[in-house]
Amino acid sequence: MPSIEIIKENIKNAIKNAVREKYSIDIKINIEKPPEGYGDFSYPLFDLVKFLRRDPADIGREIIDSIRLENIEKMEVSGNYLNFYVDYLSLSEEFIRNIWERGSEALNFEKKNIRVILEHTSANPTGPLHVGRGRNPIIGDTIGRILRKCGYDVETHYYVNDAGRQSAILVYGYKNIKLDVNEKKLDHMLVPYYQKANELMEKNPDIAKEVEKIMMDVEGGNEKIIMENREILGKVLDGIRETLSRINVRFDKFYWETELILNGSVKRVLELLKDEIKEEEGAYYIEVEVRGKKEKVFLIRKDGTSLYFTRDIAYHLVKSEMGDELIDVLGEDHKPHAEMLLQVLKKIKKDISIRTVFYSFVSLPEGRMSTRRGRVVYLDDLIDEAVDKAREEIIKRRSDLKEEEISSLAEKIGTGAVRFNILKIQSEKKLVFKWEEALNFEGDSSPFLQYSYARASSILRKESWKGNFSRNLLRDPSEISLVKNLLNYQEIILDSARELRPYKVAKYAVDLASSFNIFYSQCPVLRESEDIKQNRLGLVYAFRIVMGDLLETMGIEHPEEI
RNA sequence: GGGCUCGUGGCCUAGAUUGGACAAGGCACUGGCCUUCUAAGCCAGGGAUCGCGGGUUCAAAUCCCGCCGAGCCCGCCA
Repeated sequence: MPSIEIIKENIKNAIKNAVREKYSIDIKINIEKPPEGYGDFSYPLFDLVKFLRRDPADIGREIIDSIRLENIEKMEVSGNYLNFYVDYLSLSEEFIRNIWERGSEALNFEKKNIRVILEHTSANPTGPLHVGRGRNPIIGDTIGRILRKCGYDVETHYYVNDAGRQSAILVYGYKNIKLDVNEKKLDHMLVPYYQKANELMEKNPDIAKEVEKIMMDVEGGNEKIIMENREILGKVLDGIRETLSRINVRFDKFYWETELILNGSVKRVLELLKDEIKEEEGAYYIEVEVRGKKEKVFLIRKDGTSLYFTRDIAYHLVKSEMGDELIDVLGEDHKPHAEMLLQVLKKIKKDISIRTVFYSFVSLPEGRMSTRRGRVVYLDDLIDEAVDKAREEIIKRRSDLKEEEISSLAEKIGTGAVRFNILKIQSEKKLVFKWEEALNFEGDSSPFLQYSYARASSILRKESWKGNFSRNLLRDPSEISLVKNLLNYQEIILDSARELRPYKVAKYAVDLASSFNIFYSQCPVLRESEDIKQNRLGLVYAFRIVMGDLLETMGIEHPEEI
């Protein structure tokens, strides 16, 4: 089956050739998407009108007469545009047959044999995740799912910062302070120790020295200390993992920063860069050019210890040996860091490929989230609220469910809403967190998608489709519009993967669900005569497969009934 | 002060990579639709000088310049 993209390419080439032959000119052909009612692709004739000084209707006619295209059912001139109508109906027969034969497998792309190391989240293991950086795991995980669909071998990484000052403070606090903490979830449980240690440190320079000592031990590769620290930090990490797992985010690998010290990767970086390293007052740096400006990047402090940046170079070098392409999902504050990092890495490995997805922080109406000022919404709280809201909504509509069924459904709906409401917005756009929007279950929200899926499932539970589908039995415009939308799925996935913009998938999901809901309201299925019924069941079947696949790609559950 | 990003109806978002046909959705608002496959839905309606000012072009939300406003960054922190 030719993809929509290929059909577009064919149109473009056909016009280009026709114009070259008929008018002996070589011009750039720009094919665009016209508004509703003007076909599926269009070519503006302005350039030719201007060049030939002739009526667009005549030019259009001449082009139409001289080209032949497959999968195009109609071409016509309208004003200054040449419009093409794609023969979606014959494409639809093949598409739906594929789905009948192979199920959701029909929607995947061939294996590419390209290994992608996708790093995301990587929050410091010193406390629970909050919504401020909450976009990271959701965007990162969804990108991973999209790339897998496209045939990449994806390995997701969480880089655990156990070498910095913050980690040392938490470790000190947990080891030395006695507190009565009434909290089961591990990431929340350790917060008071961290806070108390920070407080003591400000007042007492001796404690600051103790913390310093931990850092030096870690830096020096003291394996015993490093492992002890990992045990404590690992508790917080377990809490973080528990939160993430609730919203379907899981990692293939947790890479501990201190591993780079223990396995000599940091030393190796310094060795590889030794010709470029310069000295200043006992500290060492190299120079890189970013945006035409020379920047000093320090690698070794004057006390001989390495910096986060140094270890990050080492980490990326290690990753580049594990995979062919690297992708990092980072907060906007890391932008300059990432630019410099890439420049340094290029000095070591010319052809290194790193793509970075940046997102801006989620803030509160009162301003930036800040744990210190207590102005913060934890991801756990957002998830809990969303699940509670989902429960209320379920109870409003369903009196037939048992308690466990309600709980399980509420979890699926609530967590889906959390993912979707973050996912649907372009990552570089700033986002102000408002409860009423975060808990929106209507319009472009995940319950809207899950609802359309459940409706389709419900029809198919009552009667099954036997696999027959014919374009000739499509009657209603809403059926055709649904078919068109279904056919766009793979193009959207590719587009979204190419640009690393998962919100495009989210937008498409709303369009698709919407076209199904319109179909649902316009076209009865079960009440129809046998042949129409079977045909419509085919549409419902295909929609259910595609929507299920879409929701999975976004990490959202798709219950059979809601 | 310098750099990066963003600015689209009352609110939120798409459209910007490739300039094109009346700027597209959602929330909120007004009115209609459950004896028919799940009303978390569907239909209809009002509501936008696309931050402001210039420029390029037959054509600008989109490209260029300037300004204003918001966020982020400018450590031998992470």
